[in-house]
Amino acid sequence: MPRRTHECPRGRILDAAEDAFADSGFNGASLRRIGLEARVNLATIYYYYGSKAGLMEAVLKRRFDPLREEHLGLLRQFEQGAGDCPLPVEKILEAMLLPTLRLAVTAPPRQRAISRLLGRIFTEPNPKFQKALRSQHERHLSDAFFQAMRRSLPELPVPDLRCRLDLIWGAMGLILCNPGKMERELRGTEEPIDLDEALARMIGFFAPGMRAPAFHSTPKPE
Amino acid sequence: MPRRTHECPRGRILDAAEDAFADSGFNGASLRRIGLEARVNLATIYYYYGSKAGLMEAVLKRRFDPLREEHLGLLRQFEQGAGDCPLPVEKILEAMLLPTLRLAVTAPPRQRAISRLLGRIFTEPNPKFQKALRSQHERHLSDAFFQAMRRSLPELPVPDLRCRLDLIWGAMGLILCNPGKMERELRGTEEPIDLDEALARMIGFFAPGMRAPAFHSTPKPE
DNA sequence: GTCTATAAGGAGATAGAC
DNA sequence: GTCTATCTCCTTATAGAC
Repeated sequence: MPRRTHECPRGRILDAAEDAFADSGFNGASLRRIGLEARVNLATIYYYYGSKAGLMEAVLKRRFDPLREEHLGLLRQFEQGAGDCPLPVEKILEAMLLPTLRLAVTAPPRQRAISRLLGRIFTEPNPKFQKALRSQHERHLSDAFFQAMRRSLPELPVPDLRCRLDLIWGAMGLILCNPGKMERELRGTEEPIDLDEALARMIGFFAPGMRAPAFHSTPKPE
Repeated sequence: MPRRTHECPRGRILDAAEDAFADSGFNGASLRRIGLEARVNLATIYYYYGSKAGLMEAVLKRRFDPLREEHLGLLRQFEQGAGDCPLPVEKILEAMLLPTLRLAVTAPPRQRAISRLLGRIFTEPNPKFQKALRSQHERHLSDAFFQAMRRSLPELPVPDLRCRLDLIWGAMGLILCNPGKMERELRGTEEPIDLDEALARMIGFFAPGMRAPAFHSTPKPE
């Protein structure tokens, strides 16, 4: 494992690939251009990562593994602080939103590409990445937060809970694709967005919906 | 203008292109395969649509122009029914969600590809489509619904309103990419989802958030 | 309007020298 | 580990016959 990512070839390749995949998608990105950007020979990419798909997998893994652990760690930390009580909805939402939002909004530009890439993945029907990423990243996360919410909102029926959580993940995913838009719209300016403010706005919007009574399906009159 | 889309070459090309772009993205789709699928020579595509980008534009226009009018028409219809009163938040949400949700959930399979494509567009940073689609489709829509919500929630500050509407559009966009997921999760089964039920669930989730008090930014202690 | 043929170039991937 | 050179295939796009 290299000490400083951006100085060894492996890290430079990942950096360049991250940008390229985020900007052009999997099909649109070219290994030749990635190699050029990383100041690395085309064959070197194959030496390290085997194939284009292998490179994509490595790009995703590098960022999403720590990101997922950050989400789950925050959730565990809140749960330990609460003892046996179920967490307030707001705290669960904070653990769901904060780490990814921070990555999209306040991370150095070099690391922001990954948030666009994350957004892109959600819309990528290519089965290879559906499996590679969503089954690893998303499922672990959505399961953990589903369980937490279930404890806090025990009387909410499962289908409603699932639906609501999906809507929140969806909203996150799309915000990720346009970090600049958030800044322009939330502040009315181009200056960096305040992370706490954005988080508070989102929690303030989602929490009342989570607490709302469930939709009650009534048999239709024929 | 052709009478029956699927019988003339233009319509067959659009059908095939819609599928291909939705499945593989703009870069991943191949004009050769589209021509093959449409039982049309490659050169015919160029004859009608000039270029790959021109074809994409036509694909989007065919579905999004009527869809946008459906959204706006529903909003106008509700507004006329309400006379001078501002609309209840729930009605505005219905006009925001119903037409697109119907397309994604109950449209015949042949027309469902467009909903995946719509989801894809949101994550496509290619400036050509950002301009072509978002500036036309999304801006008209988001402006109209912003104004409607503004009348119904006059005391909600503009940045909060913008943020909340963006979160709703985002949630919609991502749902669109995975119509199958909605069905599996909302019903716990593969049988067709009930449109009214899905709509009621979403409105029931978003409306309380829209009515929630605004985030109040307080100067930070230094 | 629809076809064949082809241009012109970029793609992913690999072999083998160093 | 890193390089050059190359294979093979596929892409968008066009020219020009019919």
